[in-house]
Amino acid sequence: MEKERSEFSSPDWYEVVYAAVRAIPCGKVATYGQIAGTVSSISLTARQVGAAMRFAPQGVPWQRVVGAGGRLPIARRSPELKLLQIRLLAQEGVEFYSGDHDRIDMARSQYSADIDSK
DNA sequence: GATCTGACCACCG
DNA sequence: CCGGTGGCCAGAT
Repeated sequence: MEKERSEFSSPDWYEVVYAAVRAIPCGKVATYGQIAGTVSSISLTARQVGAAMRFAPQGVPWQRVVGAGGRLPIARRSPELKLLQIRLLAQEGVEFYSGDHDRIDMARSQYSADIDSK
């Protein structure tokens, strides 16, 4: 069924990205590059994923998408969103490095896609 | 159709 | 650890 999105010029592939983000379970996070890799049907880069997140509608857990190495590149754009993301993730049980609330413990909370069990 | 920009990422110093 | 640079691909002008 078609989606009415005349308010913004959101390309079709946005929906695909959102679907991948929704697939991230609670308490886990994925990197932008990871999402881009998950959507192998199209050739997307991490930047494209970020651009899509900006238009993320309600129901999409955008907070579970983080930068590589557990960093929060969103901080450059909006310090407020950074704090919001940290708070939301902490609520879901995602752990941060001790003493550094800006970094996520990827080794523990990164979502392993079905690509390869490693 | 050329150019700039971007919720990125890896590399180097 | 911090900052700059190039590469990536799609949208906006």
